[in-house]
Formats: sequence, structure tokens, C-alpha cells
Amino acid sequence: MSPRHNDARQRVVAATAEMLARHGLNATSIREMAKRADAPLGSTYHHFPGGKQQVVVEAVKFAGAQVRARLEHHLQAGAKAGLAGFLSMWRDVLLRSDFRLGCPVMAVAVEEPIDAVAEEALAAAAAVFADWEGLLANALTNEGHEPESAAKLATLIVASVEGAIVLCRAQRSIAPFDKVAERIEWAAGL
Amino acid sequence: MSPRHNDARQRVVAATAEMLARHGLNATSIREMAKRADAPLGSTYHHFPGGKQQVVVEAVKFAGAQVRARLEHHLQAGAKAGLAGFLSMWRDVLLRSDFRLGCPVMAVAVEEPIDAVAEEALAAAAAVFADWEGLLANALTNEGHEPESAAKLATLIVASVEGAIVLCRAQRSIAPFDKVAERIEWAAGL
DNA sequence: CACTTTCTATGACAGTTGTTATAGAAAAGA
DNA sequence: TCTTTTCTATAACAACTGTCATAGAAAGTG
Repeated sequence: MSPRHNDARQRVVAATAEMLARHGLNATSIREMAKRADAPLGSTYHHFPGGKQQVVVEAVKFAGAQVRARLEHHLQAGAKAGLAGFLSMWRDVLLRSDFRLGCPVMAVAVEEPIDAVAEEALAAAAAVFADWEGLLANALTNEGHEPESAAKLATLIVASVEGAIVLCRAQRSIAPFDKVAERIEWAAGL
Repeated sequence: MSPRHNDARQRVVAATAEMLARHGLNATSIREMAKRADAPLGSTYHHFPGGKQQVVVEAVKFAGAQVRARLEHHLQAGAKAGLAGFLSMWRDVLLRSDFRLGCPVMAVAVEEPIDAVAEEALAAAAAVFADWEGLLANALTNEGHEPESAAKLATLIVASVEGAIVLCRAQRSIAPFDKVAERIEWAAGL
């Protein structure tokens, strides 16, 4: 049987996602992951034979799926509501963490290990971004946008939200996000 | 006298900026910095008594000033040309590094150290972002935009470029950047 | 020349990193 | 019950981290 439903295992994945979002890939150590998840360190390599790579990949996919679920939910009320939901989602992450939490997917995309390249983790991040873009683009197309125009707008949305997160964390203020959000919603209204 | 013009010192700062852009803050070690700069490791704490913090702060300011100089140059031909220059600048960084180099300023903004918070480095990053935004906003205002509208647009530009860099690195493709650039230039044309 | 300032080489420190091996506990199936 | 699978504790490894102290070289100044 595939691994039985194990709480500790899932807690490690979730804790890793949060560590990635806050401290980045290289500051996310297996020992800290386990500690923050209240999980036994001794069993880390039992649940994740692939080591840190595997945990990180699963954390990225986990975070991606979580965002996707909420985005899909908001999109049921239309593209405009979906965009608003996507924006307020990330806005809340910033505000609730006092601008200390960012995006775990971004974390693995901007930190290439010294010795090698984490191809698998990078591919997972790319897939997550593409997933979000696809959802948004699809909704915009259904709303009357030209398919290619919708795709470009969806990419702009994801990119500017990710960038806004960076600006807000640097500045410890929500102002950049709100400025970007207003301009984006205006652009999507066309 | 303030420190005499020292090649090795400046090379360390430049090498650090590149390491930040590629590997991130936590993977940027003093030993590697010195090695890549062909600088003596033994004198690192002589030139930078503040340790890694100081080197990182100087690297962020250095990268920020470099971008500023080029942006200012392009802006002499107007806001539209300045924007185009800013975009092609980052586009070249991505292409020339095969999508392995990002933005060193972003790196320090998204990696909070485990034990403490690098307030000084974060403040330097915030200042650099604000500097770029200010330059763009000012040029847009001179071109007829309302000041607050110009400020919002400038923030959107910086945010979406930073975000596009992330998407391109994840996807190892220039496509996200070009999509974002097209939409941004269109939005700025209004 | 001597003298002072600037710079560099070397080694050490305490701590952390990813990973593995070994041994044993807990749980599940018969 | 016995047996097998699943999980965990502990220790160790080599390599790396930021930082510091000590010693000496190099360079500039008188």
C-alpha cells in the first residue's frame, strides 16, 4: 500500500512550505522542518527517501494546490471575482505575517544551489506558476478576452503579484501591493 | 582618509551581487565571495568590519546604483524609451545567464535569516526599489501622467519585472518576460 | 633608513548543513 | 501469539557556515 495517511508527514510538508516562504530554500533545513512540524527527525528519510529535494518538491506542489483550490473557488463567481480573490489571498498572507511570509514557489525559483541545479524543484515551481496562469487565462477567455490576450494578462497578473510581494516584504508595507492591485484590476476590466 | 581605491574590495562587492542574484542570500558565503572575486579571504574582515551584513548591503547598493545609472541614461530619451531600456536590461540579464541570474535586490528581500532579521539589508533593498520607482514615476509625470497615477504605474512596472524574472527562471524561458513587457508597455502608452 | 598604516595568510572556534547507518520501538497482520 | 512492516531515536560523517585572533607581509611616509 502507498504510505498510509500520516499526520506527521503532512505536517512536515506544510511546515516546509512556510519555511520556504519565510526564510528561503537554503535556510530551510531538515532539522528545522521537523522541529517546526513537531515531527520526529529520525523518520524524515523514511517518509522522504529523496531527501530535502523531495520535501521541497512536495511543499511546492502542496502550496500550489492550496492556492489553486482557493482560486478555483473564487473563479466560480467569474473572472473578476477570481482575480479579486487571488489578490486578497496574497494580501492576507502579507498582512497576517507582518510582511515576513512570501511565496514558497518563488523561493525555489530564485535560489540555485551552489554545487548543482535543483531541476526537479524548479520544474515543480514552473508547473505551479503555469497552473495558476492557466486558470486565470481560461476564466478571462470565458469572459470574452481573446485567448492570447488573456494568456498575456494572466501572466502579468501572476508576475506582478509575485513582484508586489517582494516589494512589500522589502518595504514592510502593503502600499506596493495595493498600487499594483488597483492597476491590475483596472487592466483586467478592459 | 577613507579606504583607498582598492580593486579587490570592489571586486568582492560585485561578486557578491552576482552570487545574490544567482544563489540567494543564504548560499552566498564569505569564502565563496572572496574566491569568485579572486580576492584574499584573509582581508575580508579588514575591508568589511561589519561582516557579511556589510558586504551584502554594499552589494545591494552597488547593484541598485548600476541599474539606476543605466535607467537614468535611457530616460534622457523620454519615459517610453526609459521603460524600454529598463525592460531590455533585465531581459539581457536573463538571456545572457541562461535564466540563472535574477535580481540581487530581490534576494535579500525574500530570505529572512533564521535567527534574526537583517534589518539593514532589507532597508537597503527597499531603498533601491523605491529609487527605481521614483525615477520611473518622475519620468511618467513629466510625460503628462497624473503624479499618483504615474507612481502606481511605476510600482507596477518594477513589481511585474521582478515577478517576470521569477517566472522566467522557473520556466527557463523568456516567454513570461515578453508577455509581461508587452502588456506593460501597452499600459504605459495610455 | 626607520616607522606607521594598510593589507594578507593561516588556523582555529563553535555551530550548522545533508545524509547515512544502526538499533530499537510501535503497529499491524497472521 | 509470532512475524512482518512501518516508524523512530541516536549517533556519526564530512563539509560548510560566520567570525575572530595572531602573525606577518606589503606599502606608504618621515
